[in-house]
Amino acid sequence: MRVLIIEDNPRFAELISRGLRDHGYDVEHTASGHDGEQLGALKAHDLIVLDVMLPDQDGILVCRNLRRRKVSTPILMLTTLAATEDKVAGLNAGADDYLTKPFATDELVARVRALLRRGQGTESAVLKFGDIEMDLLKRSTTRAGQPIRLTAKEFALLEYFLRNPHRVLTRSLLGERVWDMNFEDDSNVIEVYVSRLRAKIDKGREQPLLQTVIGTGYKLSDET
Amino acid sequence: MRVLIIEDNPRFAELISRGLRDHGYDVEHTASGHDGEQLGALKAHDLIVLDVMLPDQDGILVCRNLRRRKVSTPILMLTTLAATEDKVAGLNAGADDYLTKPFATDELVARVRALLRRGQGTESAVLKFGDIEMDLLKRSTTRAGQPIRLTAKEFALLEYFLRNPHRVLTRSLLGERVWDMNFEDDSNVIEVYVSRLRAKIDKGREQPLLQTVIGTGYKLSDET
DNA sequence: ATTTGTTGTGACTACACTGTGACATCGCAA
DNA sequence: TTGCGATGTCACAGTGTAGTCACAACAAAT
Repeated sequence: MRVLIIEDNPRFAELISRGLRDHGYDVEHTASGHDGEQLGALKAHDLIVLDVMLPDQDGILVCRNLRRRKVSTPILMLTTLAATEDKVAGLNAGADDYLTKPFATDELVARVRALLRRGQGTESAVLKFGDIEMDLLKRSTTRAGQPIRLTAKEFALLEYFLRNPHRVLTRSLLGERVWDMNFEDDSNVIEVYVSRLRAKIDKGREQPLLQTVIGTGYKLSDET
Repeated sequence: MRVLIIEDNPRFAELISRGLRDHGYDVEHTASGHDGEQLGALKAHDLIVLDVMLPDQDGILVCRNLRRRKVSTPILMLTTLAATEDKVAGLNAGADDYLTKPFATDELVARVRALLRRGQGTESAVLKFGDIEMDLLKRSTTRAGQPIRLTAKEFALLEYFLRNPHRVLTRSLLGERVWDMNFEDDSNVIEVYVSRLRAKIDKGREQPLLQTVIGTGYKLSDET
């Protein structure tokens, strides 16, 4: 899957690229609206991620121009504020979805997935690991058939672990993906939430799934 | 399975065709209501997807004419707004179900499946969940046999829940589908209507069906 | 013109969730 | 074993999110 990112801020661009690449997407990037328009029209992409605020040319204009040039690639618009005019203008210009900064990279990936799914066959909406099952559409979670009530953040965190089983996830990665992209690790939120998650999914089980990797981070695993 | 699509907007037509083709359907497409009527009457199809808004001839008229010409193929009507008159008029004209734009391709496929499963579209459109029954044509609702009087908005809201049982529906989704596509979530209409619906369908029951998923939205479910 | 019903708003209340800081505990290295 | 940094847990306060009510605006029917 090829994704084109049009974003001038290098930090954002880097984070987005990395996030998408980690999920197996082929990423191409340009900082200029003009170049983006050319690239979008020239090569075939499966999705375009487009910032509304660009130095040379307004993102909405880029979007409109692409549509005018019969480019039907789905477009995900990034807006800086929750400004409704932007949203409406973007959708009118032919965008398919929009996302307000700042956001967790995970959320971007989720949206990208959803947009790509619209065209393609459906992707399974159930994540499994061991006897844990998480249904993304129902927003329900079970362990060994027993329902587990999770809050929004707990759900997001567990989802990220389920999407990256056996892999060690660092604090900074979790912060960036589950909280937001500008996450600063001067607090212990992550420890707190891992603790809460453990209390809900590992409590009273002989086999703890959410394991600590000292000095690094955490991993979801059923091995020792 | 052969599906005939009558839709003038090329973007929609493309999305619908692709979505259905991906699921193994044989798709035929025309942009004109007139041609659609001819095609529908001439060749045998298993299903017709029909837009109400067509440049040359009203979709409702096309539907009525097809039925007059003894074409009993199930018809899925596409309406542009959450306009109730369109829906009722469509069903009265002989359509079997309707879908409000914009929709996810997934949803369309689900409806198409449901209609085809139902066999020939002689059966009236009734939605059920648990002991709730909703008759779309008669616009009546019952729970455990007891009739429940709903206003238009309440009806539309419950209908959307019944169409997506167990699935968590976000505020923005509900706003877009039940209110209108440019819905802004700066009010509490949705909370108010959910509250009103609950008062009518869940009041005095031990098992509440309309459940809150904090931080996300609502779902119609009988599980915990 | 009056009545009746529906829709959406604003205010208020209640409560769940989030993140913080303090403190306890663990694990590794010397 | 001791010490220290890293991790875990707890209770709390602030915030945000949801539920309910009364009401105003509007429409439809009489």
